[in-house]
Amino acid sequence: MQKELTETKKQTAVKVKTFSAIQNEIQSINPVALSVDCVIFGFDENKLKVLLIRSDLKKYRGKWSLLGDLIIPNEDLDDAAYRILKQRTGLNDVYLEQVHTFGKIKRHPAGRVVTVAYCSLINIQHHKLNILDNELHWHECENLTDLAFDHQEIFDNCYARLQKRIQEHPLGFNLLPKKFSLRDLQNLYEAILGFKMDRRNFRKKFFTMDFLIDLEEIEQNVPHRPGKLYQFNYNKYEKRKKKWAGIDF
Amino acid sequence: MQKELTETKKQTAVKVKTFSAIQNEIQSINPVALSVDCVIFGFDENKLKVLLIRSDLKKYRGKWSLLGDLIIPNEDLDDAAYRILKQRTGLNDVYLEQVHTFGKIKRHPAGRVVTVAYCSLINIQHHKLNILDNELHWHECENLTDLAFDHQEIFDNCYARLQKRIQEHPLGFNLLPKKFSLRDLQNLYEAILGFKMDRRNFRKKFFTMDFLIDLEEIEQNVPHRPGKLYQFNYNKYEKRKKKWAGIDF
DNA sequence: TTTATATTGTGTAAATTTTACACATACCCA
DNA sequence: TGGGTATGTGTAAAATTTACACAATATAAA
Repeated sequence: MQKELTETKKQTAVKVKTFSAIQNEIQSINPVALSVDCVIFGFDENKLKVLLIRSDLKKYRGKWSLLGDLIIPNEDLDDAAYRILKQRTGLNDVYLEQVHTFGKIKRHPAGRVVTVAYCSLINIQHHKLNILDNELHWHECENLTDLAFDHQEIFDNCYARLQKRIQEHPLGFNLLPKKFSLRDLQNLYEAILGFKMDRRNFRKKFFTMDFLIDLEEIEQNVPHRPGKLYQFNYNKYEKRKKKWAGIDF
Repeated sequence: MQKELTETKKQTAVKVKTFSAIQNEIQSINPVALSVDCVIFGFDENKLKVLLIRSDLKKYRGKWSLLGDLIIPNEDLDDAAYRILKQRTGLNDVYLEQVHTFGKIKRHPAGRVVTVAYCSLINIQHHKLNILDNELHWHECENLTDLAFDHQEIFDNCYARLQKRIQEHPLGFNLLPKKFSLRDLQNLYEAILGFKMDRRNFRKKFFTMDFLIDLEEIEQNVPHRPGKLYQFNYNKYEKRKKKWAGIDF
């Protein structure tokens, strides 16, 4: 799932389906329709954000919802998630992970829709270039409430997964620019986990892991002593991945 | 998801669907059908086992497959998984956790079937009473290969999840009798994780966690000094659950 | 009843990891 | 040139993990 991040300059044309179109699609299928919903995280101004869209259902007017769509016949689940990401962010090859499938009978007002939730991490600076649809909005994750459908539950689930995984796997770098300072990295962890850490111990931790490449560059245009810039060494990480053992509840 | 384990005496009647029945069902639905597959783990003779059934598809004749079924309209996903467990094991209120959804286009020869995989842990002694269907079999997990469909991938995924979760959460007790010795517990961990541990450190670890209730009873009919019997204290655990922090890749 | 066999139950010292904590340095700006 | 602000660095104490050996207690066999 870990891929090099690249970016596309052209925004893919997005056709937003109407409610009745969705309903027809669902009713023609009948017992169960399958959709994919993406929780797309970004990091900006030292805040963790999530990309949302205004709900087009009357029932949820004014509420925000996750980016999702029904899957197309003959489309792999993962491909469906990538398609949504590409449509909405213009970005290719981003971090994407399936998290959980939500299948309560009445979760969607238009009928039986089971949805597979994906968590995605993108570099918000790259995406900014591509944001055209003004129904889209980056929301702060802190204190996010009251999404449409069961999307709050889906979001909470994905957020919890992110918090856990970022402590065990090098996902976070997907949210940062290619070059980042240790302060950026610490801000990211603090924003996601929701608590402050000791700066010296944080640095020691990452230096001891020895997965950061010192780029021999420093930050520009900061009103204080500039920090060094680093890059994550995925190759080294892949070779040395930790096989974990240690019981702890 | 953690529930008290109870058991039912009567085996629920199980009707095994034929291939053509499945195919009809799928084709009438058309674009996508949804199923649930359960990886049901048990622990017996110090081996981790999984409950399998002979595939009834010609293509996979002689191969074993996971226990699964198409979901019924108006049935929650989780309910579908519980239904399968109840049908096949006669047990209620067992540990059940959704793991992953598998949606490759050609994963099922009869058409497009997306399946949601669940991992279940049961006490094999309880189940033994209920095993009537002689197409069912408890297989050792070690060196399990070549299951029907993509069930090997599903199994591997669930097994990996179990290995990880047992180190962080008190799931394992679902596989043991209500009363168990520390040696039983260690055997369980060693069987699941696939390596040996130091006996004294293992004991120290669990005593320090302080979630075991000393039942003031000892093992019976063992040809050596008998061990004390314990029970897991779920109440205490729920109150003191660990909020985890510590970055480590 | 004695002895052999097998496994339980227990503690400590060394190594490792985690935590807490302060000051000199480098840049921007006024 | 001095004030403001964040970077870069090391050490000592505490906590956790690891390695390791022997007496006690039950059954089974002689």
